[in-house]
Amino acid sequence: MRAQRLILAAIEQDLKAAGMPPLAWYDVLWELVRAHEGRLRPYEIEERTLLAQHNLSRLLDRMEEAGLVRREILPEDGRGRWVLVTGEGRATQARIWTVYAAAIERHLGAKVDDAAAAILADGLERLTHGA
Amino acid sequence: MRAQRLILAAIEQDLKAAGMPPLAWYDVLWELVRAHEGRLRPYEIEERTLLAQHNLSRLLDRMEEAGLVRREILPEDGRGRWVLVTGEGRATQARIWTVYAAAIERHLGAKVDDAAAAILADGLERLTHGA
DNA sequence: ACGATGTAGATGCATTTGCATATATGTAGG
DNA sequence: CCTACATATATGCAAATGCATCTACATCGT
Repeated sequence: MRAQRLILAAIEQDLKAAGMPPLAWYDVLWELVRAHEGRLRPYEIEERTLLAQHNLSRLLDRMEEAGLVRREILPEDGRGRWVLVTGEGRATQARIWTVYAAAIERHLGAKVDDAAAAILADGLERLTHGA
Repeated sequence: MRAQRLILAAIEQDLKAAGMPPLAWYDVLWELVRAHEGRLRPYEIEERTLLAQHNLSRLLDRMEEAGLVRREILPEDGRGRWVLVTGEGRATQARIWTVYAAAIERHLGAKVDDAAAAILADGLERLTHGA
């Protein structure tokens, strides 16, 4: 808990200092950029980013307003929407990444070598998965 | 990040289901209970819990209103306050702990043996401390 | 003793989150 | 078909958070 809070706060701090949006925006953009055809349904983004449904709904409002994503009606299921990244969304994802990558390196990479990182990743993986 | 979010959410969920206050309340109570004479200054709680100053200030408002802590003027330094746990605060800490401990066991303990936990703790410790 | 600067804590205001519920649509059972 | 229930997303409202700033007091240099 302590490690996560400290590191996350440090990274968010770096993003903000560089005039970038919060990390959650990046998470969403990244999922969209790497998804097939740059689009996902809200519930898919939810699952991948661990954002709460109502939070994501409003985050998408803000991102849409900022021109980074677009929502489109989905013919197959009248309840759903597509969320699509715009060109500006892709550009923003790339711009954030330059800052984010540096922040990760500074606050994480610099503190563990590859072997230690692998061990940590393995241990944490075990926590998130099965019993 | 994923591990922390999932586990924290699960634990908060358990607390809420048992009608307990959020984890931050416990963190503050715990620091007070184990502090000398059951009192600390706000900035000491801040350092230990990683709560932001203005957040702690208002959390203490709520906790004071709930009768779990009391604020007292500090003669040595006119700017500062003491924050003291009340008897009810101690009782609440203990009550939360019964639920919290079970939640930790369920969401963490059950997933790693002692050796793996020690390795994880060591790796994470390294992240929070020096380069 | 005095002004400049630093530190502890509180607070007004905007933003974000959480919670419950609403709306719309799909699916299954009789 | 029609009712009951499930799923996808949005939204009103309350609570928490972040941000900037305020007040009060301390400390330090002159």
